[in-house]
Parts: sequence; structure tokens; C-alpha cells
Amino acid sequence: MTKTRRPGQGPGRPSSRDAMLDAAEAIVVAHGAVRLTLDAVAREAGVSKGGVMYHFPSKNALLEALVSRAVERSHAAREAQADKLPDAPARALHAYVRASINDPLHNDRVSGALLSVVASDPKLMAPVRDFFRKRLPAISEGVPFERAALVHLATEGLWLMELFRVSPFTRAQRARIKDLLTRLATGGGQVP
Amino acid sequence: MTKTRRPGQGPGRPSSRDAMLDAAEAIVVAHGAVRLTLDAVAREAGVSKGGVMYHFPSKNALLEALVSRAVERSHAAREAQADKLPDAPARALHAYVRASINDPLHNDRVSGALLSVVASDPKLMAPVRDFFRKRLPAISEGVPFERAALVHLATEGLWLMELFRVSPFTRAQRARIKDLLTRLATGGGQVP
DNA sequence: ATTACTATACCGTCCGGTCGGCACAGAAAA
DNA sequence: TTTTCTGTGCCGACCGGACGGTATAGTAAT
Repeated sequence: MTKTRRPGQGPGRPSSRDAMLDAAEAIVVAHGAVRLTLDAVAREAGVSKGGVMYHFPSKNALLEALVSRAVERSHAAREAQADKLPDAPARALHAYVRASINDPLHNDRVSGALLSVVASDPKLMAPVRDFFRKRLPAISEGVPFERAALVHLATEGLWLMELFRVSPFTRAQRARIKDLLTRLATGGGQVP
Repeated sequence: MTKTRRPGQGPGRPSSRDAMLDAAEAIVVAHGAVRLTLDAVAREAGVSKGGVMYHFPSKNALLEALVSRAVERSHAAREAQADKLPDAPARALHAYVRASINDPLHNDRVSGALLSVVASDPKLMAPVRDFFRKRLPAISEGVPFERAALVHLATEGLWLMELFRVSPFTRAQRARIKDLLTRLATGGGQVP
């Protein structure tokens, strides 16, 4: 099967590496991380396995790149929300809640699916741990510890439960929870 | 390699089936669910692979049994805590918090490690979803919805983050969170 | 003989990783 | 200009090992 070289794929910039990462994400979201194989990535990206191995010397390297991208995007999503919010004592916490509680974005689904595979490898988890460690003080700024921790944990709990599809809440209940978390993040300290 | 039959392992009742499940849990806890193979279970249980296949017609059957055991034990742990608590309006919620926030028990670690593998198979996740769906009304009894949900989510969030080893809290902070959740579960509705 | 269970050998498949080589684009040499 | 060399990006065949699953022979107790 002689494959004609597609136009725009020449020695042109590093575009195909990103295409491979996109393909990997598509696979992970569609079929779960279990089905993330080098062959599958190659097929999805319209590339040969050798081509994948050229850019990622091992499968772990591919996973590292995926984790790195996911972490960066999470960080960016929070900052984007913060930019949209007025300056207030608990802006960071509020932004975090808003970035986390939305209809699951692409990146959330990637993160959730990756978690399954990444969780069992401490080396791959390291950047994730770091991400969480740095995030806690960032979103706690200007907020009493207990309140920040509570909002953080509940938000993360909801996020994780939805990614694992075990959230027992109806859509209406979810909306009430979202309101409650926003209220807690922005000032009111009274829980019904 | 002729293995001598251990005493008490005859066709006798205590069926080695449970021993195999114990072995599977040990593997999952020690090396993660990725390394849970039929050969490994057989080796760990001191049994041949044929023996494993006799009791569990497929690997999925083994996983189903593991999930089932984990779910049942979680339920039992909550009930055990409830029995130790005096009758009060929010006894169920309080018991849930106490059962969840403790130094991670064996069953918690099993659940966490299993989650990685089970999450990608909707059929295996079904019992888990069911477990969560039934638990919500149980622990919400006699408590306003928003408070029950908040405590539930934060508790679950802490549980999941600790299982994935991404919890950014120090031991002291964890203690304060535990106190806060207990306070919220048992009446006080004021968050600092 | 039947039942309950164990042990071993084997098969097909899948997957990560290796390897030799091709195509192409400059840069260097002629 | 033409030729040669070199590096990059990619291809695709192949290997070795692991794993799920099958088949079958055997043992011990009822």
C-alpha cells in the first residue's frame, strides 16, 4: 500500500506531533484509556506506528505529554474564569468553582479517562500531585482555611463523581449544589 | 513443580474461592489493578490458573465479584458506624462521614485501585452507580438536602483525593476538615 | 461412577518496542 | 548547475513477551 504523502505534511513545523496528541485524546475520550495503544493513535492520526514512536520514544512519554497538556489546560481554564470575574476577596476560589462546575468540557473528559491509567504509576502522577498542591494555596487566598477546603473538596468530589459517572444527583439538584458552592465561595457561610 | 496440597484445602467447604478473591485484593492493593492477571491471582492464592478459571469463568467474573465484595463492605462499614452512634436526626450522615474519614481501611484501598479498571467498563460500573444512588437518600435522612449534599460531596472528594494520592492537605488540616464535616453533619450550619 | 476440584500444556491475540530503510529538503562540494 | 552528503520525518515489517482463555488429564472424596 503505497501512501502518497499528503500535502502540508512535509518537513513543515511540528504539527503532526500535536495531531498525535489530539488523536490520543480522541481515543481516550471515545473508548477509554484501556484502548489507548500506539497502533490506535497511529491509525487515528493517519500516521504509521513508527511515526508515533519517532515523536514519543515510549508510550509513557506519550502519556506524560497528555498529562502535561491536561494539567496546563485546567490551569488555563481557571485563569480564564478569574479574568472574567471582578476583583473580590475570594475571586480565585470563585473562579475555581466556576471552571470546575460546568457541563464537562473536553479537557475534563480527557483528564477523567486518563486518571484511570495514570493513577497506577507514581511517576506519571507526580505532575498531577504538584498541580493539586499548588492549586490549594492559590484558591485559598483571602478565604478562611475551612471554607476554602470545604468548597474545594465538594467541588472536586462532584467533578470526580461526574467523571466516573456515579453522581446520584438530578439536574435540578446539581443546580442547587452549584448555587450553594458559589454562595460559600463568595461570602455566605450559612448552610441550610 | 509438584505442589503439595495444603491441609484443609480439600474439596472441603471453605471453598478456595474466597482465598482467590483475597489474593486478588492483595495484588490490586500492592501493585495496582493493571497487574491483576489470572496467573498472578493463581500464584498469590497458591493455586493453579485452572483453579481460578474453575471458580471464575472469565476475568470479568472475577472483577464483578471483587466489586460486589467492595460495595458490600462499604455498606457494612457505614452500618457498623451507625450502630455505634446514638439515635439522632442525622445519624446516618454522621455515620457515613465517620466511616469514610478514617485512616484508609483495606477495603478503601481495594476500591480505589479497582476503580481504575472498573471505570472504563459500564457493565462493571453498574453496581457501583447503584450503590451511590441508594446511598444518597439513606444518608440524607432527616437532613436538609443542601447540607447532606455538601457533606456528601466533600467527604467523597476527600476520599477520592486520598485514594489517588493527590490530597494536598497536611495531617493537621485533615483533622480540621474532619471536625468541620462532623460539625456540619450533626447540626452546626455555620462555616467559618 | 459421579462430583468437585487441581494442574499443566498450549493457542491466538494484542501490544510495546526495535530496526532497516525510504523520501525529501537543504547545505556542502564539484 | 550538478552532484554528493547529511539530517529529519516517517514507514512498516517484525520480535518477544504477556495475557485471557481452552483443553485435557488427573486426584480425592462421596
